[in-house]
Amino acid sequence: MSSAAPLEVGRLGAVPRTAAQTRVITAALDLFGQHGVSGTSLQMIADAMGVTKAAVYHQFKTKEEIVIAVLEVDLMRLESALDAAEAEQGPRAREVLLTLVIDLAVQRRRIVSALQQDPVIIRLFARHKPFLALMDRLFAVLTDGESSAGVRVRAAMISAAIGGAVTHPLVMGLDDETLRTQMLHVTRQLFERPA
Amino acid sequence: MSSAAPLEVGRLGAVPRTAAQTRVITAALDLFGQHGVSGTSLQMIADAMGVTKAAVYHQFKTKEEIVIAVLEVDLMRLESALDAAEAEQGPRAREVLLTLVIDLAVQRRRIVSALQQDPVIIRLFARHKPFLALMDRLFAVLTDGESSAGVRVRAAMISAAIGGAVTHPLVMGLDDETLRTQMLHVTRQLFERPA
DNA sequence: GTCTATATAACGATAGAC
DNA sequence: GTCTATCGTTATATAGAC
Repeated sequence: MSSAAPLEVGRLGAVPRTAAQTRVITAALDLFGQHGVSGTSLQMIADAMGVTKAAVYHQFKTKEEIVIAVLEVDLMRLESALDAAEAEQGPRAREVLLTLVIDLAVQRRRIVSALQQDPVIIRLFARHKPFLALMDRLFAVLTDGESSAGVRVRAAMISAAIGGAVTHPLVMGLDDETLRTQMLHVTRQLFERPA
Repeated sequence: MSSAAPLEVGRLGAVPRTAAQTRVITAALDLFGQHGVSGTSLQMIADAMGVTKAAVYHQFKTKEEIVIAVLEVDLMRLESALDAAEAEQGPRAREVLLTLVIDLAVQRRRIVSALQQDPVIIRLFARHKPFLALMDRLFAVLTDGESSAGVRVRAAMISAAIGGAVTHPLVMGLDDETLRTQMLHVTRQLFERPA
């Protein structure tokens, strides 16, 4: 895991995947969530699939390509949420975004915090143009264009709260629907009474 | 990084450290924050200190011992904050806790999210009795003894928000004092108007 | 306390057979 | 698409000299 080539620019592309590639992505996703990217070896992915490392390398040339493929799945879901939010007017846009992002985070609770906090993924994102563009759009809706310290801190805390709470030990026993409803409620509190 | 022995029980002990050990802890702390525990090798720690791996192994027998030593530093700070909070009565306890925890998170912003989200550390914490006891005390103050779904979700989101916001790209440019003040303000909003 | 040197295992990655 | 076998590198960890 150490290269420096610039990745693709522009909108996220819907890369078509074979069935074998999808199996790799599914296994890797689960392991990244449990052990992080650095803590997950190609051998672990192969073992989880019941094949050898060589079979995994036949689907993806490098480990980094697997990481990118795993990210693309969730990044495209996030992009869809943003598309839907941006189609709304005024404060409705933010409301729609938060609802959809919380849905997404709860659905994908096993992987979300890894995606948001893993050092390898953070480094990858920093040179991944479509992701950076996505984050710009995300925070434009969240902050409504403002960029004062107060607004930035609020947006950062909400982003971290949504991504981090879904894997928190305190909520492990809660079902998806309860977690979703309660998170939406707490999140709204942060916007109802602005700085 | 793979053992399963139970760690010490009870209150956190103030382990005395030699100067050389402290140098290891400082270097490791910085690297864990940047690359995570799995992404940090003994060689990287040795290089950062300007010594060889053997010198590092003379201070700590295993990598896991280094991880534990790094954790102890911040866990004891957290314990102090908790001691101070528990000395207060009623709602003042929570107010004091949040203020001190936010101070701590901002001061230690380079390492906090690693400490809270790194998979190796999470696994280590799960069998570390003094840490589990500390978390119980922390959430007792945060939730004021309640344990409804609403209260749990709120506490989880606040915990994640504080730990995760301090390293968020949106607040990278903010100085510690601004970040601290704004975070405290947003956090208070979450408690002023309970479920 | 730090060094050189080494043991042993696992890592990412590839070649070539089936 | 998967296998066996292997390459070169790096990982954790140790022995013994200074």
